[in-house]
Amino acid sequence: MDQGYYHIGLWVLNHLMSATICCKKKVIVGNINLNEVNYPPARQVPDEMPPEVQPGHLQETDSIFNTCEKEYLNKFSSGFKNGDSGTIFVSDSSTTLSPVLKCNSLEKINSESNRKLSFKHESETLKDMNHSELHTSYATKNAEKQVDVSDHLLRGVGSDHMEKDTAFSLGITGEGVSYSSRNVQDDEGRVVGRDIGLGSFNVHESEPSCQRNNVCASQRRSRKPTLRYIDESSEPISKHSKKRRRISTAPSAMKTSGVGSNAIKSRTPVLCSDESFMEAIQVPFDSQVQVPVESQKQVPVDSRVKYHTPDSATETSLDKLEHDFSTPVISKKVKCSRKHKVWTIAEVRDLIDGVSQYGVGKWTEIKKLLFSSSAHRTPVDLKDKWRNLIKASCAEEQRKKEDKKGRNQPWRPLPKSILRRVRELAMIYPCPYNGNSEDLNVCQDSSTSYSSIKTGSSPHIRGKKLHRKIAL
DNA sequence: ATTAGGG
DNA sequence: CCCTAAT
Repeated sequence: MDQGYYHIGLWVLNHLMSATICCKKKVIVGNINLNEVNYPPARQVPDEMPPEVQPGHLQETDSIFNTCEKEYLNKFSSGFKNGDSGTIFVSDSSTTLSPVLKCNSLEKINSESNRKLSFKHESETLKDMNHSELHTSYATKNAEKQVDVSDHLLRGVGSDHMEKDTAFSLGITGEGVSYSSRNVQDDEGRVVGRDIGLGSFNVHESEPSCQRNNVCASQRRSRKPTLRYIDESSEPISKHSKKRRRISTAPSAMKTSGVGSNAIKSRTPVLCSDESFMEAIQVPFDSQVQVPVESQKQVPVDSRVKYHTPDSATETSLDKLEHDFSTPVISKKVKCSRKHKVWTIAEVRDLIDGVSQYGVGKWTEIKKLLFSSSAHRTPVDLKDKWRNLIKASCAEEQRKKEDKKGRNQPWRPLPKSILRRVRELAMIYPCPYNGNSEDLNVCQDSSTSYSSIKTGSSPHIRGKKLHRKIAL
């Protein structure tokens, strides 16, 4: 992807908040059959981009988007109902998403032959967009990753209380999409949400972005909080509980729901091994709202158990997705008494992001910032996992070098991209997590040892070596 | 209270 | 993942 191209995305505001607040990890796109969507190819930015919309002007997509793009928007908006609030974003080059149209009255016109969307533009809301915020969140651009951003824009579940007075902004970073919002009020004008500050969710490396996972439609405004969510807020134990506590609550107003009902019914959920869809949404907000009752009734179960709410179709299909990769598939029954919580690649990715952001050893930081929603996953867990990742990446390296026969490994293959990243980071942050063999740092590329690598944003490097003493 | 390492 | 020495 080159500069000067853009992608489009459609985001219906209504569906943002509850997604970020309550689901955190598992966000549902209402009824978008992503497999049916052909992403519009990036288009060279024409001179008239981004199209300026005259306040109060009724704008039709015809005047902005080409056929393919319109189709795309159409597909994605099929679950939204008339009157939803929405914003069409256009991400130009590698910087930010600029709102093209922001509307609180999304009018969808469905005629057999000629489906099209029209958007009523409302001047005030557009004005309210805080553009500066968009840019502050911008970090490294990585054009390739941008392809997938539109996916992330489309996640979301409905919220009864997400209303028009919400202002939020959004930006793309090299690592993901970040957003901020404030003034969340419900119909009566009460503030039901608060400033959630800046959050972000990660964008994965883009594999073929056209084949996304299917997501089933779910009932409108009927989903219950996920078990996961309950888990988090009721997490009773552990030495670290204090900190977790503050983060995991959610507004009472949050009733998650799928998006519309007139959706494209997803067919047999095709599970791509690409797990990207399950990326975490990090919400470092501090809730001041009462905990919903549901969350208070404790779930006595092994708090480590997660992901097994047979609740809704969406849920299960998502579970499946997430399990798809890393979990030995738990049959629908509660066989989930497993003690070790399997790491999902989404988590792994978070971890990697964390490490790259804060450095190796900042486990509590990473925990707080990227795993605040995961009740389990203590800083120690993160550390251990990282150690294992290093090991895994090394192993991969080794295998590449010596053994071309490509023998089957005992463990599940981690995506190459991940291992590669781990390796990179391992070089940047020297650390002797080396299970195998005598020599420390065998992992390191003999030639490129850790020094010259781009500094991106590597904060604290700690080159700790074995300095452990024998206890007496 | 946290982290590094070994088990 | 657990445990514990070391910070």
